[in-house]
Order: sequence, then structure tokens, then C-alpha cells
Amino acid sequence: MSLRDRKRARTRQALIDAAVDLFERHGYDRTGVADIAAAAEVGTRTFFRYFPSKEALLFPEADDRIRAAVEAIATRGPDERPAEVLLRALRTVTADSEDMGSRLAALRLRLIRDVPVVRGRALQLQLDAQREIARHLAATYPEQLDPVTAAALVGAFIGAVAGALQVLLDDPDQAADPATVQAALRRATEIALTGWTAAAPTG
Amino acid sequence: MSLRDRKRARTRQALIDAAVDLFERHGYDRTGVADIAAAAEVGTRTFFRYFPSKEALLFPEADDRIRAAVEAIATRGPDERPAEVLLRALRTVTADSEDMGSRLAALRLRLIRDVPVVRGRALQLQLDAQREIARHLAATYPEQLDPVTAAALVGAFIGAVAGALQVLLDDPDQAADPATVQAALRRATEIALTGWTAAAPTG
DNA sequence: ACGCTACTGGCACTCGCTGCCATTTGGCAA
DNA sequence: TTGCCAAATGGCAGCGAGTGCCAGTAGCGT
Repeated sequence: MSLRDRKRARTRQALIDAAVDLFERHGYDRTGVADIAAAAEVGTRTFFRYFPSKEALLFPEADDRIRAAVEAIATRGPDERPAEVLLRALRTVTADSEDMGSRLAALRLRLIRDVPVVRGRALQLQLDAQREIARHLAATYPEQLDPVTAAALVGAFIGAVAGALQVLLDDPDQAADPATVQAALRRATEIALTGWTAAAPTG
Repeated sequence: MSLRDRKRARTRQALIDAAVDLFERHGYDRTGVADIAAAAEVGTRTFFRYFPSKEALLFPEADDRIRAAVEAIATRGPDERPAEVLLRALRTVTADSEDMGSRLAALRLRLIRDVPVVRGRALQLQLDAQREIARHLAATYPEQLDPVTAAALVGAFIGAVAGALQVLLDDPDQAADPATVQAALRRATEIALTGWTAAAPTG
């Protein structure tokens, strides 16, 4: 890794750290890009050479997540079914994010809930991930899944998880309890993969 | 309906018509709010008294859609199950939008596909609708559905439909054929409500 | 030590959007 | 009809995000 690359990585991290700090202290809307750049000791113009927009800074590892999910699909067991592959991919991604204790991850959840423009960005990334995962899933099971069916399956899966998380995160008590969250996610995936009646025969 | 209200409605429609026209002719990004306002013969400042943002103009009936879906839930049959209610709500909403032949609806689909900011807005509205529908569904079936399960169910349902539509709309041929679209939607709802294995035993 | 390339940061600019305010216009009652 | 109030309008000044341009700088390979 060359000196230039290291410098770039350091500047990038400095921008993220400065932004997280300022967002926590003064709020997202009350923090300008110029403030972030100044705190990271770079020019305002330089900020946009590292991130395409102010919100993008909150999702610095988005690509890695998708890559991890795609890889989880690629390395499937010989007799693993699509549903099982999706579950494993979900576990892989959520395990990677054991940085949930990190300031950035916690801040991000709050901002997704509270700031419309951040939520919009998160939803876009989710959609991109869906599309990519569905594409690879369809390619992996060519004679079981046509592209549209794969997209519907992945959409149901991620939609269920996202929907459950959304209402869960509105309740600070439930969101703070890992066991409750885990149970809700398990329930959501069951609903998506086996249907509601099968997942919860009566309640 | 007072004269003032009629005038307001006329101005609102003039703004929409002018915007659709300009968007079609010159593209979304190359059309400024000032251009739209000028074409509708109102001040730029007035535009924002009718729509909170440039994109919002593309979704003028968003509230009505949600209201229709909620009403479809409220007027459920005595022994209708949640899944059936959701299916009926979907049919109601998509039936209302037989204005699919309208210039606005067609333009909107294109812009959702092509312009990130428009797609973001659409996703936000979808999420709002999900939340509201899940809330009412949980309230309608209090002892069968807790809020989180309802959110997961609705998320899976809408996620499947959205996912299927997304890949479908990428293919102009398929998107242009109503029968194909209808079949894909039916398949998507089946996947979401009864699970993939049940909906497509083998392919 | 050399030139090449990538990186930087400042300036000017566009555009979406808001606060403010003076003016106009429709609604309503005396 | 007259007169008052509230709603609507539009213009202006301003903010912040994001971009094109360009001159200066710093790392990299020869």
C-alpha cells in the first residue's frame, strides 16, 4: 500500500470521524459540509472527492456489504436451497456489522429514522443491494428461479426484515434488547420465506 | 367548493401539466422549478406553496392511495384473513391507477427508474404506506398480529411486488404487456404470502 | 534529479429551497 | 354596497449542497 493510498485512507477516515462528531454534537442539518471539511482540515472542495454527497459519508462500507452477500451466495453448499442461501447471507452481513457498537452505526440508525434525506439514501442502497442479490441468486439457480421470481423472493425477504426493523427501532426499549431484535428478525425471515400462515399458524 | 378552492386546484393542475410537459421535452434535471412556475404563469415562490419539493409534484395523489388501501382494510369481510385483505387492498390501489395511460403515470415510472432523487422519493412514500398499512392491519387483527409481525408481513408483501416490478420495468417488452405484468404480480404476492416453496413447488 | 500523474483547494456558479414582506384578492358580515 | 379579515401571491435576499475550472503541490517511477 503506497504512501498516497495511506494518506487517502487517513483523510477519508478523518472526514468520517469529524462528521460523526459534529453530527452528534450539533445535529445533521445544522452541520454543513464546510464544517466537516474544516474539522478534518481539508478544503470543502476535497470533501466531494471522497464522498459524492453529504449523506453518502454515513454509508462508507455499503459496497462491502453487497460484496459479502454476493460472496455468501456464490459459496453455497451443493444441496443448499435458495431460502437457505438467503438466510446465510443475512447472517453473514449482520455478523459483519458487529461494529453495531460503533458510533457511526448507532448514529446512522438514528439519522435513518429521523432525517428524510438519510432515510432516502438508505432505501436506495437497500434497493441496489436487492437487485444485485436477486441477480446473483437467479444466476445461481437458473432452472429454479427466473429473474422476476428471484427479485420477488429477495424483495419479500428484505422487505420483511426492513419492515420489522422499522417498527422495532421506533421503540427504544425493544431496539436496545438484542434478544428481542434477533427474535423479530427470525420471525420476519420465516414470514418471508414460508409465508405467514406457515410461520404463525394462529398466533 | 369556493372560488378560491377552484382557483387553487386550477393552479395546482397547471403546475403539474407544465412540469410534465417540460420534463418530457427537456428532461427532469434540465428543467428548473423556475421554468415550471413560469410555464404555469405563477411566481417561483408560489410553486413551493403547492408542493414541498420538485419531486413531490410527481406524486400528487400519494395520500389518496394510502387512504384507499386503509379503507380497503377497514371494510374487511367478517371472516376474511389478513392475507386476503392485503390482496384486496392491492387490487383496489392498482385498479384506481388505471390512469396508467396518463402521461404523468408513464413519466413517473421512467423517472423513478432513471433519476435517483425521484426514486428516493418513491421509496420514501412506499415506506410510509407500508407503515400506515401495517399499523391498520395490526389494529384490525389485534389478537392474530402484533405490530412487528404485521410490519414484516406487509413489508414482505410490498417488497415482493416492488422487487418484481423493478426487474420487470427494466425490460420494455415485458413491461408493455399487461398480461405479463399481472402474472408477475400474482406470482410475487403468492411468494410473499405463502412462501416460495409453496408458491413454486419446483418451477 | 526528472517529468508524469494524482491530489488539492479555492473561486465562481447553478439550483433547490426558505424567510420575510408588501400587495392583492376572495370571503364574509354589517 | 361597504369594509374588514384571512388567504394567496410574488419578489428579493440568502443559505447550503454540489460542480466545473484551474493553478499549485506532492507522491511516484525512471
